[in-house]
Amino acid sequence: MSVPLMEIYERLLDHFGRQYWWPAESPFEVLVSAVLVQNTSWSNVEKVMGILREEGMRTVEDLDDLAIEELFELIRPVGYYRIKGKRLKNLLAYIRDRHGGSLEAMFQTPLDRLRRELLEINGIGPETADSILLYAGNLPTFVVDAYTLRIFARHGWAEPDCDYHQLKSLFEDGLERDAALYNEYHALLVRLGKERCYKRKPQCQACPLEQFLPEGGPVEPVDGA
DNA sequence: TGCCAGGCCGGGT
DNA sequence: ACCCGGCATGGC
Repeated sequence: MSVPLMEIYERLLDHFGRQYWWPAESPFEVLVSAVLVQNTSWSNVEKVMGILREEGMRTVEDLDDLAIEELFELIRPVGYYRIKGKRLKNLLAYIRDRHGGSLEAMFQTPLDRLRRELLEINGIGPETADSILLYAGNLPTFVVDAYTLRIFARHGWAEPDCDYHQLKSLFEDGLERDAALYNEYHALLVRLGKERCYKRKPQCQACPLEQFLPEGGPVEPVDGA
């Protein structure tokens, strides 16, 4: 009983086209927005990324040097701004202390070791770490998120209560180890996840994976949290 | 208007 | 090992 990962991918790619992710302008912006987007809609993050650009916050050092109370004010519209400000500061301190403040240097670190170190930082969990590694560092680690779980549970390809690592392994064991593939695949899943039927609302406008739905409709529950 | 959003942590059982 | 509340703003 294996999941047709490449067929799913091709269906999504045919339907939506390439996504050109992560929607940010530099590895620095990827890293910052990966923290800011935790349990938050992208529109809030977009607004704050615009504020940071206007304020000239374009590097690790710029933000590292900023007083935390000032950081709170700049990122306020994102929501959870106090906790996220602290988490961002934790990450910036790690990059300063362990990599001389250089993202390029940081991404020279072997993937497994860098991932473990990121996960030790308070406020950096598996999704945030993997997003940074893949989308800022171009390193081959698959990113799993709430959409991925909802979509895969809905189609009966994953247990609704399976954990992050189980779902991640499903992709990494079944696909070529290729950062470009992981990048596009996850981006397409998020794109699909935003469709109404994957948010437990009325009907989806377009269901490119419809042919894969089990007989008798989606597996319940679709929720997945 | 209430409900939801591309998580993660800490405290209680 | 689980389960749960807290964190906060903006959009529909």
